[in-house]
Order: sequence, then C-alpha cells, then structure tokens
Amino acid sequence: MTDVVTTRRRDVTRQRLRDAAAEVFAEVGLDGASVEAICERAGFTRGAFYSNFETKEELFLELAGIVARERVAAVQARIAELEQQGVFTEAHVDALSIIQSALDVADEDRLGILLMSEIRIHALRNPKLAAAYLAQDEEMVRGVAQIIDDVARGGALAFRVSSEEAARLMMTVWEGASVRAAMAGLDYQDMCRRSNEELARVAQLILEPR
Amino acid sequence: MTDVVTTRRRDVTRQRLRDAAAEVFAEVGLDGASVEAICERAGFTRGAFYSNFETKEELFLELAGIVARERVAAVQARIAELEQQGVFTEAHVDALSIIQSALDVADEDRLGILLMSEIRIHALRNPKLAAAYLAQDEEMVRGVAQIIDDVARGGALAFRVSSEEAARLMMTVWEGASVRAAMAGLDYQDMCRRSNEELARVAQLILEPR
DNA sequence: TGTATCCGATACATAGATGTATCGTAAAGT
DNA sequence: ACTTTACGATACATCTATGTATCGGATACA
Repeated sequence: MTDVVTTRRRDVTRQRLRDAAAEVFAEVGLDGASVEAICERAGFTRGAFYSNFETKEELFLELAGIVARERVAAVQARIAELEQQGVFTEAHVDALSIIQSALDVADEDRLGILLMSEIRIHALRNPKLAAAYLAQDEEMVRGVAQIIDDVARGGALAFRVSSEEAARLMMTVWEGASVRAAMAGLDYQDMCRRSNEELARVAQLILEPR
Repeated sequence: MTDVVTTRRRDVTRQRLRDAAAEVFAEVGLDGASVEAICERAGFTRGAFYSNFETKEELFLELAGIVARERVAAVQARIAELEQQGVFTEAHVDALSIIQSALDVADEDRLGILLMSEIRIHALRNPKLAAAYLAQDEEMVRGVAQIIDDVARGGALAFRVSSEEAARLMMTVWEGASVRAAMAGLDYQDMCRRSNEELARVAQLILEPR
C-alpha cells in the first residue's frame, strides 16, 4: 500500500492547511484570520492555499463538517466501547461517570472550545451552516440519550425526564460550563473538573430520587 | 433644562453610532464590520466616527459594557416591580411564570442574541472582556437567585438545589435554547415559546416533588 | 535516468479598509 | 448679529488582504 511518504503530496498539504486553519480560526476567528496567516502557520505560502481551496470560507465549511462528524463519531465509538465492556449490565453502575466519559470524548482542549464557538456563531448567521450544526447536535443528543437508555435499562436507575431531554440538558450544561471555564482562563484539567462538577449537580436533578 | 434639540450634538452622534454598530456587529461580527459600514448605517461618514472613537474595538468594548449593564439593570428592575406587586406573598404563586418573566426581560430579539453571542466569543479571546462578561453573568445569577429565594419564601415551594445553582442552570438552558431557536430561523415569538418550554421542563426538575 | 506533470513559490495587479489632515458649516457664546 | 468653536465631511496617503498568472523544482512514471 501507499505509505506516508508515497501519500499524494496534495493530500498532505490539504491536511496541514486544515490543521493550521483550525488553530488560527480558533485563535482569531474566521474573519480575523488572513489566508496568509493560515499558510504561515502551515509552513506554506498562499500559492499552496489557492491551489487547494477556493476561499477561506470554503475551508471553514469543510472544517466545520469534519469537526462535527468527528464529535459524533467519538461519542458513537464511546458507546460501542462501553457496550463491549459490558458496563451497562454491571450491578453497581455509576451512571454519572459513564455519561461524563461520553461527554469527555466530545470535549476538547481550549482551542477546541474556541473553534466550536466560532462555528456556532457563524451558524447563527449562515442558514446552511446552521442546519448542519443543529443536525450534528441532534446526532449527539441521540448518542448520549442512548447511553442514558442503556444505563437505565442495565442498572436500577430511573430518570425523571425522557432520555433525549436529559441528554440535551446535560449537553447544554456541559457546553455552558466549558465556555465559562475557558473564559475564566482555567487550564484543560480545571476546565474538565469544573464542567464535571456542574454536570454532576444536573445529573442529581435528573435522577429519580431513591 | 436642555431639551432634545439643544442636546449636545456629540452625544447624539455617539449614540447613533453605537446603535448602528450594535446592528452591524450583530449581523456580521466585529471583524466583519468595517468602520465605513457602521457609519453608513448611522448616516455618517467615517469622519464622524474617528472624531468620536479611537477604534472599532473601543466602540465594541463600550457597547459590550452598556449591554451588560442594561441586562443586569433590566432584571433588577423586574425584581423591584414584582416585589412591589406583592407577587411573592400571594398564595397561589406560579414560580415558573415569575422566573420566565424575569428572564424574558433579559432576552432579546434575534439581533440581541447575535450581539450577545458576538460579545461572548470575543470574551473567550480577550481576558479583560472575559472578566466583564463573567461579572455580569454573576450579577444576573444573583438577580435571578433572589427571585427564586423570594418565590421559595413567599410560596410553599421548595427547591432541590441552591437558588444560585438553580439560577445558573436556568440561565444556561435559556441561552442554549434561545441560540438553537435563533439558528433554526424561528421568529421572535417562536423563539420565546421554545425557550419557555425548555425552561419549564428544567423548572420541574428543580422544584421539590410534592 | 530521462521526461512529463503536478503543485507550491513568487511576483504582480487590484481592491478595500484604515487613519489623518484639512475644510466648511452648524451650533454656542457674547 | 457676530465671532468663535465644535464637529462632521472630504480628500489623501498608506497598509493589508486578495486573487491570479507565471515560474521552477520536486515527484511520478517510463
């Protein structure tokens, strides 16, 4: 098979440009990022960019799609992993930590939160992007809801709202807490801790009181 | 006293520029907005702008501060209004509608949500703005928490979490729902309805089951 | 190894935004 | 009413970003 060295140069270039763009978009936003800045970060000149992409916006849309698919895939993979471990059928199932670990994979470092926020605000202004954003949100909801369903079925836990409502609530709280933590300048570890604390409180509300 | 006509021309100009900037920033973002575009919207040329502000960013910061203060003041005013009406001591107090009406005043039309989101993402990148953003968030939390406290004291309702936690949770959910509704392209009325529905579900979770 | 092709670098043309200096007019003071 | 001052309009110089056309070297293939 074609190995890394033999990989078509174009593919490597495109990927390096995407990675660089993700960083720059996260740092200064779509409009604040010049094509020049993206290329510099990737170690190219603008010639490479225009030979690979039409516009900055095209690259941004491509990136937004990839990020969305990756997030959904990460949660799906986590579900499969948990199922294979037989976690859901164990006696002393810790619902909260399972959901936390599911959201953890969808969580990201500081730059990841910045990039998602950047995508979010452009989705607010761009109907096409909005549709994609909401669609991936729904996918994530379904994924997390499935975990909740599995937890409810396997363990002896009951929930006070539907699994989808619970999932959406937890995702919303998680995002809000992450953003506030990132704003407060906390590092990745503290951000996760803070988000988990808030999530734990919400989980207590959602769980049927024993 | 000096009436509207006699009002210092400068003040009027600054206000018109601020109003125009709020619209343009909401529509295309801070970086997407040219000074020219803001002035055109306000009915001026750039000469007026540079005679009143140093940079676009300065105007944005000023605007962010004003918006934050207005939101907090609106909630505070709503509390005073509700207290004066003696709502909290009435027998059949409807907790949810009280809190909804408090959040309603902090809510805004589509452009308002866009502007807040724009402020939010810049707060994520600007420590000084972040501090201000988080401070106003805390103020809002305290305001809403006070309403919750009053509801709890006056009525026969009990809450499963502290009033501040409940307030933050409701604000987070409200914002998330508003943003998603705005993305879905709903008009103002539908946006409020959607947000209220989600808020009602959360309120059920927070309230001590009878 | 020679050759054709691919693709990123370079150079250039253009557009748009910024900031400043100057001018003219509306408003304030007497 | 006359003068002065305040302030927005105009014009200009500059800077930055964009997009394209062309060039040259690396890569694939024989």
